[in-house]
Amino acid sequence: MTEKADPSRPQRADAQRNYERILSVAKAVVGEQGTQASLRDIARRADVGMGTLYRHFPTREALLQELLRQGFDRLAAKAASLESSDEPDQALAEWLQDLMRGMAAYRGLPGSMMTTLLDEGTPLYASCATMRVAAGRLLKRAQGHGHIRPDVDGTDLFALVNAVGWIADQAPALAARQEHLFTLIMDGLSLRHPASSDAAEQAG
Amino acid sequence: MTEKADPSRPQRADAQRNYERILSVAKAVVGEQGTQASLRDIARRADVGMGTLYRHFPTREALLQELLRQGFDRLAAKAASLESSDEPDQALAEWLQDLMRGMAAYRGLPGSMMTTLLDEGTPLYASCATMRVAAGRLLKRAQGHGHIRPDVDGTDLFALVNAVGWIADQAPALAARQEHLFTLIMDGLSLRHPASSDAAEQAG
DNA sequence: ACCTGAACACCGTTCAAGT
DNA sequence: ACCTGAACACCGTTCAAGT
Repeated sequence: MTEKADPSRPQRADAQRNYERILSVAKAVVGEQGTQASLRDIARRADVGMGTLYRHFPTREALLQELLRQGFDRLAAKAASLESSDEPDQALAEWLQDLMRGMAAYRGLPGSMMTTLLDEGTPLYASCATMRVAAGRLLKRAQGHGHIRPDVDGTDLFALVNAVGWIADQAPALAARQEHLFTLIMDGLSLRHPASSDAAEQAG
Repeated sequence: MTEKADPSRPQRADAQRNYERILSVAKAVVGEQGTQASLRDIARRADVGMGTLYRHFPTREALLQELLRQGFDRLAAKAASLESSDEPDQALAEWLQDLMRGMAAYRGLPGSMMTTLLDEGTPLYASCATMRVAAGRLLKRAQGHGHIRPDVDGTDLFALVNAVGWIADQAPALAARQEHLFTLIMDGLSLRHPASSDAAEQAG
């Protein structure tokens, strides 16, 4: 059998180079400006015409998806490995915290995630789906053990984590509260510790 | 004593008219396009030059603030009146729900609120402050009665409510979940009902 | 005191022309 | 098969010139 070429990558050598250059420049520019970074700027700094950028990445999301692919894969793998944990609620909490930190990779990322969360057909949705399915199993398991409210589904959790990431995203002064807000929400969804012990201690 | 002129409104008759026209057109356009509505479009539809719009409203926020003033005042008044309720936790929940619904008035509003939440000096911040102070009293009261976790402050609550509003704002399909997510969070912050009864019933 | 609208520096997206 | 960059239709913001 002959090697099947990866359909996502271009064939010609110059196209190959451009594809990779755009991607690496995009990583830098999105790192600086966030997910709403100027595409023109990316093309400029990659020494590439606008048409070339559009040829390789027909939408901003297609570009973003490539930037995030690795993170998604890592999180999916982590979810799978956490499924064998003997503390399902802690496993879930740990994974969600990891997700939240991943959302801080680029400014505007929670927003980009949410706008495409339920919009099938978009590359970001497809790429994100595997990870979300894996996370869903983690949730079901914790619920099966009676650790988490049963009236919560994977989309709820995903939305809430994104929301907390979004808060941090908006004002730098709020970023410090991110972990705290995460704790508040996770405590609230838990059926194990009706109210966190430190909260009870502080009461007076 | 002579009447003191309202310093926020222009003196000359034509300026008066323009000011009001811009405001009423802005209400419509922001209603259609959200808080990121095109200022050019507003000026166009108000039959006014760009400079006129900028003269009356030096920033997008100044314009927005005028659009939201009434809502802020109403919420502040409601918070004040709820302070005499004999069910402080319900009073707080009701007020927050009202706030959340107010956030749905314009697309992008939660985002506009959050970016200026801690940025003093911006007109939106100043206009919002009174309301937030009133809400803070509502929270302290509920905490004083031991109904709400003591390790939550007004900014946390405000951020969380905005976050839920933001979720609904992103994808229409998520808007239906808004009330549900609100309940999840409020239940979680409550010390009265360690876990909501319906959640316990559904468990199996 | 206030208004106008052109000017400037940016966007995203498309597409004819090239190699 | 791929690349270029001008063209188009938009922005927000400023400011000289008018009344």
